[in-house]
Amino acid sequence: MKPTLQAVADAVGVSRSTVSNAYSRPDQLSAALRQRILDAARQLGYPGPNPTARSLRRGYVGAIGVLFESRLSYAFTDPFAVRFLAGVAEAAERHGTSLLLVPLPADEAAARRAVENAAVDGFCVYCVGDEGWVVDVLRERGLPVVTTAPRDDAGPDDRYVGIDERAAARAVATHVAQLGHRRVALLGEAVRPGAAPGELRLAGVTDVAHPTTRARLGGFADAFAEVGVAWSELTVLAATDNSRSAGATAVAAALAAPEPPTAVLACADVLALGVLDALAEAGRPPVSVTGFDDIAEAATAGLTTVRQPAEEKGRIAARLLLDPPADPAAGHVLLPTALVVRSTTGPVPRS
Amino acid sequence: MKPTLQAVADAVGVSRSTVSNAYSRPDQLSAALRQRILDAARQLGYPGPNPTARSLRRGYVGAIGVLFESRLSYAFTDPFAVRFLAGVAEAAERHGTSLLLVPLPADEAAARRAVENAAVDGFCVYCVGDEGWVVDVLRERGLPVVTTAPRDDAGPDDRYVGIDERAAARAVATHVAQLGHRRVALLGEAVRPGAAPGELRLAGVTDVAHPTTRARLGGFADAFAEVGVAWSELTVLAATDNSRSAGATAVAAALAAPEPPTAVLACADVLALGVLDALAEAGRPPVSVTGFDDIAEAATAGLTTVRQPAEEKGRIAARLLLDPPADPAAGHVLLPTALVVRSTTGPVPRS
DNA sequence: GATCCAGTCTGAATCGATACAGAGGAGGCG
DNA sequence: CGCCTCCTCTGTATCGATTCAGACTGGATC
Repeated sequence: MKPTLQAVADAVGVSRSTVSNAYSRPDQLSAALRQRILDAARQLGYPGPNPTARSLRRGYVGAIGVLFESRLSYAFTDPFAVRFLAGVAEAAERHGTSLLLVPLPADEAAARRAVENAAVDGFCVYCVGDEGWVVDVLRERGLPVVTTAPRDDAGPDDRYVGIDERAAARAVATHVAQLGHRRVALLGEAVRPGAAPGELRLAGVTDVAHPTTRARLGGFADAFAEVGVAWSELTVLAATDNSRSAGATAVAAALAAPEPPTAVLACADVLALGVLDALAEAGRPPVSVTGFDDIAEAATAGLTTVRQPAEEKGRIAARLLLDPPADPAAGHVLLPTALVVRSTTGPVPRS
Repeated sequence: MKPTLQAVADAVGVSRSTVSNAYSRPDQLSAALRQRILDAARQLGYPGPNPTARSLRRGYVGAIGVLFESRLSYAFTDPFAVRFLAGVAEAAERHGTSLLLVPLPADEAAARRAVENAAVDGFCVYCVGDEGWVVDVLRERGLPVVTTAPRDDAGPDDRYVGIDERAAARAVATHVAQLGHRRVALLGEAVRPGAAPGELRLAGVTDVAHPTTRARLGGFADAFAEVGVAWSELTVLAATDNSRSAGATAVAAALAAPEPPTAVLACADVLALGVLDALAEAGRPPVSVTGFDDIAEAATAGLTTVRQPAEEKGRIAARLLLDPPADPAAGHVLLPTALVVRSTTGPVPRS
């Protein structure tokens, strides 16, 4: 068993407090005694104050939690999430704080326990969809929370960093509409929990389960409403998750239909890349495709998309947690987005 | 202030132990009382047992630390590191354990403190180069450690998961040698700390600072020694860090030399991609290039490289920590590698 | 010589829980 | 009816530190 602080105190013949001070408050004791204590500690093999005990007494931990909506190991396969995380890491690093990545079990009760058991000073919640309970649990714990989207029941001291999802989506959809596309499909993840991949009939955009997907589909619909295309005339395609292959799967049937869409607007670049895969497989029919996020692969693929500052989002999220702004209004950050037109969008082919 | 377990006990009129049991050992009290306690807790706003206090008493934390040699935010920009992390996350997730990513300050004393202060049950150290002290500090703390390479002074209960770096490097170099290349450059990171990017004269491969780079360069040299090319005839290029742009910078001067190498062997795919960038800039002279790791971009770029199982490495590292094998010999895992020949290597151009 | 002060060090209280031995009561069995 | 066991619940010790008020000492100040 490793010696404790008390053991060192006994060895040197001083009080426990003094040994503690030797580590945490060097100005509270003479340099000579401090050195004597440190030497004795080294000799005894004392590894320094126990971090857990210290955290308990001090009341803070020196780590912030990061929570992902989906499985943690998925997060590392999602380029946008990785860049977000890089931003969080950068801010945490500068602040001397660690990052606790907490995996959420599929079982909600277990997930709740996992969140309750995380020893952290605050939480950064990446893209919580309908798992609003996560934020509730965190609030109950009295921990500061930053989310990447405004909540429906946002309180005054809620902190979040996001983009104007709806406006950004509308911008890219307007671009597509101006190219003349009227028979279009919208592709998103988690449109309806547990739905099979492919086309889905929804009465309206409010029926979309996932908040982010809902906002983006809403923005797409806004743009088409403006040129006279009603919601009911739009095809909604559901992907089972946010991955390239899920995008390809979801769009396959629609592309094979007698009257395929002339454009597919996806809620994420990875889904859009999947659509491009599907098109390539189908012999590259001239269908316009757009994505969302502007990940690195989007540039390579020539994908028209919406750029949002990924690292910056992470950096700001972490900063909102680590140095909370005095003014609560400064706790709501909306980042700029930009339409990036590349080669996957073009005019409607006349045929 | 949030209520404590004691407050709930007082409210219900039972002992603290009973409330504790209500949370952690439901079988130790009647269902009725347990419900009464849980209700009271909810009503008081008690957020459940404090994770830090619990960890202190129980003696374990439920989290493992992950340490990166370089800056933490760099790790997220390195595709191989990200895949490694994905593997670690997957294993941790399955085990219900969190991941504490600890940023290491540049200042060694501060870094030491950061490591000493991390509240975790074990550490997974990714690619520690000369920062051997990290492992020493962890050993002092008495924490289990898994590294991604064997240590020079490996003890019997050291755990690591790696590849046979030297043999793998030798394999790709043999391929290049068999293509006829004799005037070659070897490109690696951290060859000599603080060295300017570009060519470096080293008496032998043992002078290479970074252990992994040393092993790989050694493997390259082995293959060329076999065909009669001595170490002194090889050009060693140092990159300032492990990034695409650093690769391009490091190789620039060598390519512009009167007798440029006909092949460049890099210690990492990202460096090799940088070499390809530099070649493209120079008008694509016919120089063979190889990488190491086989990241996703390598396939796209047609890069000849050595494949090593990234996610698997992470998964195994985490598992060695989470379920330590009974047999200490099983704590040393060597993963297979494979030479992947693509289009960036070819015969020496006759000119 | 009394007063004050800065510099060192000590002791007790505290952070918020868990573990474990044991107390008390209800029911089963011979 | 007495003994034994099982089920609940309690009390105390403990995890390993930090904090803060105060004690002591030696020297400076008036």
